[in-house]
Amino acid sequence: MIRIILVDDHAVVRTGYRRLLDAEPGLQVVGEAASADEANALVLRTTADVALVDLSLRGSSGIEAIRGMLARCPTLKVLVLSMHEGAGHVTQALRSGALGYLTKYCEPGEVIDGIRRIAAGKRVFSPEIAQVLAEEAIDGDGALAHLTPREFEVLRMLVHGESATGIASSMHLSPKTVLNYLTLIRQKLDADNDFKLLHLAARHGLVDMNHALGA
Amino acid sequence: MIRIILVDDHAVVRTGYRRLLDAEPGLQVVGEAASADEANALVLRTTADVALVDLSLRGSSGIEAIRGMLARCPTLKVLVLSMHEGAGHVTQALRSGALGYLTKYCEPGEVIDGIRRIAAGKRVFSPEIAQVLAEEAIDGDGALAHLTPREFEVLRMLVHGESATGIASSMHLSPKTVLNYLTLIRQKLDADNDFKLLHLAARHGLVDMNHALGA
DNA sequence: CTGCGCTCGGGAATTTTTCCCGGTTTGTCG
DNA sequence: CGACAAACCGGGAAAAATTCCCGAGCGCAG
Repeated sequence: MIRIILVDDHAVVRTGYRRLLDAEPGLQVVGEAASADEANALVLRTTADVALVDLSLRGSSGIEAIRGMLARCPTLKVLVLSMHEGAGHVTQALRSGALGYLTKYCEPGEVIDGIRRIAAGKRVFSPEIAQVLAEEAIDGDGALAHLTPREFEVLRMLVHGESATGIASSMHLSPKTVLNYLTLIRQKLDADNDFKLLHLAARHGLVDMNHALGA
Repeated sequence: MIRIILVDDHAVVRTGYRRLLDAEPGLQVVGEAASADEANALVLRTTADVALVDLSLRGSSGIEAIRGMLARCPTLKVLVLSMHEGAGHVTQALRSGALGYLTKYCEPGEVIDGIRRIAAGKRVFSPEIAQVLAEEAIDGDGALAHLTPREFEVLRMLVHGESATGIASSMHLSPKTVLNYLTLIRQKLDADNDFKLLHLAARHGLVDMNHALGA
């Protein structure tokens, strides 16, 4: 019998999983948690084999929950079940000790299958996630790495909301030069629109989103 | 017997709801859809009383699905079940014809109760949503408020990284129309560059920065 | 010294964005 | 029911931005 803990801040989703998994022979849900704190408390008072963790919890993140649970119960097998496919989430989860990573787009059967494989100590990934990991490996050291210092600087000011002419005067450059840099940057980063630029910049810690965008 | 359609792009979540609702006397799930297009097709070949709609679908959004379904079946009662509490989402959903709006944080019992109330023609809101609506009313018309549904939809896809042509095909529009919408949006929001656009969108909960930008 | 890459910017071609237009649909109000 | 406003959709031409291509100066490693 595989004993399972559910960590997800959506009550409805938890209930759905509980019904799904309890109906499966050999699987049993032994606890639910809606936050990292609850998850930490839960692993201390129950013995579980597998934790099914959603990454986007309220307050603290699922990453936090994973670290806390593994610190208290190192034999726990963590399977992330997230709707986020971003490379950042995946690598962070794996570094924190997760064994597998499925997206919520997958079929219920895949989740059940995944839990069994995880419990057996194997790794499990959705096809989309495998794709992300592959690209990450190919990219190597981050796309921002081979920007020149000036280019990097221009990008940094841009994602902080500066206009091209603003950057120019701030850097004592011709607006034309800044525009030319921007063209180069967009090419090097393979970003056909500014939102992708922002995505990349954020991923590399170039800008603190919560502050910059006034969340 | 209340006949229910599920619209959610997560297969696991749909299955969870199906089990939850089918187990309830008087409720019956008669169809599932993972996208706006599927939802549109579904309402034509089934007779349903209530649609349970998640706002964040892949490709087109739940707003799109709501409009399409109501155009084809005006008597359908739409209950939104979203994880987004942003004011923008709520007002747009209501304007598009949704009768109620629950967050995924609520208990399963609340969802079942909500469906019964919606089927009876009543409005249903989570406490958090009521809160949002109240603030919205006090604030007056937030900047995003006087975007039309289509404009809002275009903006939503844009800040999620879609290209203009991508949005066009996804919404079954001419690229030219999308470009025209973008011009209008930038004017209405007084944003001379795309970063300010993202800034506004983030403030109004249109996009979760930490998630979208993979922090 | 010589080559190479970064820095800086001009000018012209190209693309995108804007602005303005008209037609259709939808919904509301007298 | 008719009138009217507002939203929806897209075309075409002008205006603005971006890209492309170019060359010059500079510092530095081979």
